[in-house]
Amino acid sequence: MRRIEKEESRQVTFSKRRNGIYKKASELSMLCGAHVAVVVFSSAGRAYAFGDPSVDYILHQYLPLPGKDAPVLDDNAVSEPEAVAAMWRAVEETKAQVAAERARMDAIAVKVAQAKAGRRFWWEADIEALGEAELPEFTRALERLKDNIRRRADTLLSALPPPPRRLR
Amino acid sequence: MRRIEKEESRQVTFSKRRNGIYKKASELSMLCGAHVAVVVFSSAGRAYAFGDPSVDYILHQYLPLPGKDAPVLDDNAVSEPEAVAAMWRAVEETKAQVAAERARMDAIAVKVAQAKAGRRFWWEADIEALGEAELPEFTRALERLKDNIRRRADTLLSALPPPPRRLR
DNA sequence: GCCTATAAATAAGC
DNA sequence: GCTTATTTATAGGC
Repeated sequence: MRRIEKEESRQVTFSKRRNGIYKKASELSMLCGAHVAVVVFSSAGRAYAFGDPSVDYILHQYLPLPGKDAPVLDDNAVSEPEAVAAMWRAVEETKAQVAAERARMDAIAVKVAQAKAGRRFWWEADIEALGEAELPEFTRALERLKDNIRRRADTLLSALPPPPRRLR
Repeated sequence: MRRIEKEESRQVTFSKRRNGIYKKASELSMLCGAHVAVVVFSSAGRAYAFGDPSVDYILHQYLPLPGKDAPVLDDNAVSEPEAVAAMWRAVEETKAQVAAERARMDAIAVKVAQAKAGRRFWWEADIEALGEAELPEFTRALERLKDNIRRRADTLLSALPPPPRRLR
């Protein structure tokens, strides 16, 4: 038997999964004609990036970002950029709230998993009442909810007006 | 036989794959403690993004400070102020809704605590109202949150200015 | 959104 | 990097 080093297998997982995401991004670009940028920082702080057509090109399209200065305009072109900046701030605030909700859901999911495994937690006395058939369904409902919440901030982003476009 | 519209199935593929990449990014973050940002522009020019911990936090580490290359808004590429204002209001409504859902979850947490003390599930009292093999009330509360989120997303999307390009 | 068949990604071991 | 058992993602239909 071979001894498995935790750090080693974790490293393998990281690079494999990072390459997997790159491949998915490439596929999305090719199949749908989309532009995709992926930026990754490992837990050790090293930066990796992939982009089609290029990371820099895409990220510069992503501007303006909240916290960044609004685009510089002529004196007579004013009000609209302010509205966009305000909306970005609102979106960021909402994303924070969504993150909080997600944390709550994660905590609940953990409790369900614990109850399922050991049956000796906060609702120990009642776990039998849930039923063998209902518990997996309950857990799956939580997972679906988690995914939906995760995507919500993205939905808000996609609701923004299309970026000023030059090349496509 | 159902006639398959090319544009339609392509759209499905885009959103499914985009969500797939988000999930992969989320997994990479969770399993490896990495920070991941994904930015996508559809062929219609709409922006989507996902980030853990957040897109902006990650991109600010990648991009030089943004004072310099702020995006250039062409005078004729500015979107409708009305649509922007409506979207801002929608974001405010969403924030209120998130707060409301949080309050709802807090109330549920209280019920769970009470059930723990009484050694019974809080929804057992309403067992008659559940009907057949339906999910317990707690799960339905979660589903309610999910549905509210989806409805809000639909509202946001329907209030959008049309995409700059064809394909509707 | 759900479901199903199929293709692809991944973990673990070499 | 390769192999294989298993898990997951996806296309296509509803």
